[in-house]
Parts: sequence; structure tokens; C-alpha cells
Amino acid sequence: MPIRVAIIEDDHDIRQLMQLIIDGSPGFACKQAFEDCKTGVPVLVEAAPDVVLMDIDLPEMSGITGVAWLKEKLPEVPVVMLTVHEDNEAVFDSLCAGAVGYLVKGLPPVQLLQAIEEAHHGGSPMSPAIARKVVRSFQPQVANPLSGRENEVLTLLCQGENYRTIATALFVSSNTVKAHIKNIYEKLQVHNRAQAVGKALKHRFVK
Amino acid sequence: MPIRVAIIEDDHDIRQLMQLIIDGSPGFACKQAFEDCKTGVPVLVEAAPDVVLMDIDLPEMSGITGVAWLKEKLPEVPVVMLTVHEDNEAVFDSLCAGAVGYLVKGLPPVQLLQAIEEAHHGGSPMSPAIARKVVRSFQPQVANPLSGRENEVLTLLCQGENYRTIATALFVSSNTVKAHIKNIYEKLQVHNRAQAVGKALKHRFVK
DNA sequence: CCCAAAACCACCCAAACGGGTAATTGCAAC
DNA sequence: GTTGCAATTACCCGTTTGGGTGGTTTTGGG
Repeated sequence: MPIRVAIIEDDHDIRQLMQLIIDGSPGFACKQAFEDCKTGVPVLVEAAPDVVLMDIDLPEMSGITGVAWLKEKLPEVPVVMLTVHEDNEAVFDSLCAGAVGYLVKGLPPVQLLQAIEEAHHGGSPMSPAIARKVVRSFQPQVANPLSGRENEVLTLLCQGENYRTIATALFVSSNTVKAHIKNIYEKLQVHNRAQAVGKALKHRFVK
Repeated sequence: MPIRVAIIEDDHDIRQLMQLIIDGSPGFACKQAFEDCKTGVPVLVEAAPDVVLMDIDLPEMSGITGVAWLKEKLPEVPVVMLTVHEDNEAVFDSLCAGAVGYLVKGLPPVQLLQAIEEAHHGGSPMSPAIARKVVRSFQPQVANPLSGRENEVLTLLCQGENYRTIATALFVSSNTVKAHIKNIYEKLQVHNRAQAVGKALKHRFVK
């Protein structure tokens, strides 16, 4: 039984070319190709294909909204995004919306098929530069300017502890904790806990 | 000029096998293989190889600590982790520590070499299951229990705004904001802003 | 049509917070 | 050997917050 692939891509030529490549390859089938989400998603919800290829730059409803819509209805179907510009913030928005992969357009046919197969078998095909981008997002983006003690305080701050609790946890006085927090706010350029926690988590100063 | 690969792997047989595979392949060279980080890292800091393969389960100093140490000295050198069990929390710790890739051991030689090449050319080779794990980490882990308005409030809360500012931003009274926040705390089972922001960001209720 | 949830608003009060100022100690770098 | 940062503690004061209790109106689904 072949892998049933569906395509949502607004460019007529690219859409037909991909469909031909996929449908003409043994082990693959592509009977459904749409030019936008509005027409494609409702059909796919009924058809439940094995893999969906979705252009990210779609007119009307973007691929990001599309993947979110599709995920809502078919949470188990892997959606792979297609893009022309691989250096985009849309990568993360797509992944957050539920895409499992992210490929640049114009991939050689063999690699396209490999990617589809990988997506279908529990993998996450990504173009090298995109994979690196994703991985790098786990690493601290900026240098942590805080001292050792300040980081300890920040960790407890992120857990929602108050002056008194942090103080007893670190065996110091509440006033000391307060002083540390004041210094943390200055170094992170924030003015309250919520902002400090936000910055700490976004920059991965604490895990 | 071949890609100069270094290995840190405690199992003697695996180490030698990989070294033979790599060093015996055209376009690749592996002149350095170590059994632990303590001996390996200082040498590598001087040698500055093109790619490092690092076992994650090392005696004494774990590969996670090792990659952090290496990154500190050679931030530009890509480190690829090697593992036996691919379903581990150590994946994320490694990536946070600076690894660019994550492979299961016992990969066919051709794929190992492909992965090394990919790492060297700005990619992030990952075994399919691991890549999927990484991608899935971008998606909300649990269902968001909040209402539309509550999410709006939460977003502003995460930016460190206070009752009054949120109130004017949403064209409602401070008391209403307070009521929303109270409900948010209940639904998220937290008791203050720091915890709410922490939970919201970790579960990706806000971006 | 009704009911539950969402969204809205108000008041009280104690506790927690943020900002300011000021001081001592120790250690490391220059 | 002094200069600077980290870590520690203290006090004052006005603002903000969280918890409690009460209520109205709007809205969407059964």
C-alpha cells in the first residue's frame, strides 16, 4: 500500500510537477492537490492522507494557519511545510502550529520522496540550514550576565517563590534576596518578576 | 582537504571501528580518538578539528558536560552526540549545552559519513525519532484551558504589565483584569505571576 | 428557551513587592 | 594595594498584588 500524499500549493506548475513526481514513484501516491487551504483542508479532513505537503506562502490563509487547522482535525497526520526562503521566523511558527517537517522547494525528487517517507515513519525531515536553526534555538541566545548566586535566586524566582521562601532555601535573609533580585532586575533591564521570568526562560538562563 | 573528525567514546571497539570507517573514507580523516573528555577535550581545544563525535554516556564526565566544555573553548566546532537509547531527556540537555546533532549508535557507515558532512556544512544531523522529538517540543504539550480573553490577559501578564496597564490595553476596568487573572491562576493551578508566566511559556500558551 | 461559561465590575484588606539608600565583608584582578 | 564585584544585611515607603465575596450582562450550545 503506497504512502498517500496530499499537496496544498498555490503555484500551478510546482503543484503539478510535485504531484507527477510523487504519483509516478512506486510506493507513493498523490491523488489530491489543492491550490489553497480553504478548499483543501475540508477535503483532506475526510480523506485523511498519510502525509500532507503544505506551502507556507499561500494566498488568503497562510500555511501556518492551515497547518493549525489541519492539526485540529487530523492530529496524527504529519504535515511538512514547503518554503522558498529558508531563513525565516515562519519556521518556528509552523512548528508551533504542528508541522513535523520543513523543506525548501526545488528539492531533488529522490530527496523529496525520502523526506515524505521519513515524515510518514515518525521522523521530521528538515533542510540542513533549518535543522540547525531549530537546534540552535535551544542554546542560550545571549550571554548570561548574572552571578552564580543571582542565578540561584532567579531559578527560585521562576518557580514562583517569594522573598521569604527563597531566603530560607538559600540560608540568607530576606533582605539579601531582595538585594539580589534588585540586581537581577538591573542586569536584565526589567522591573518586575513577570518580565524577569519571561526573559530568563526565553534566553534559557534557567531550564 | 578532508573533514578532520575527532571522536570521544569510551567503548574501545566502537571507537576503533568508527575511526577506521571515517579515516578510511575519502574526504574524511580521523586522527584523534579519546576514551574520555578529561583527556580528549584539552587536546581538541588545541587541535581544533572540523567535527567532534561525542558519546553521551561517558564515565566520569558525561558527554553533556563535555560538550559544554568544548563549546566554551571552540564555539564554532560542531559537536554531534552519539547515543544508544534515543528516547531520552538527555537529548535536550545536549542541545542546550551546544550539540548540533544527535545520532543513534550503529548507524550504517554511509549514513554516519553523511551526517558528519551535514554537521560540517551547517546542518544538524539527527536520527528521525530524535528530530521528531525536538520538533514536537515546539508544540503545546497540554491543552490550553484558558478562554480567549484570559489568554489575552496572560500574554500581557507575560510581558510584565500590571493590572492598570492591562486594563487600559484591553479597554476594561482593573477589577475585571483582576478577575481574569484570578481565574487564570485557578485554571493553571498557580498562585502568583511568576508561576503563571513560567507555566505559560513552558507549555507555550503564549509565544 | 434555558443554562453554563465567559466577560464584566466593585470593595476590602493583609501581605508582598519594587525602589531608594547605606553599609560591611571577602576575594580576585590589575 | 587598591579598585571592583559578589555577597551579605538593614530600614523606609508607597504601590501592587492576591484572596475573599459579591454581583450583572452577554453569549453559545443543548
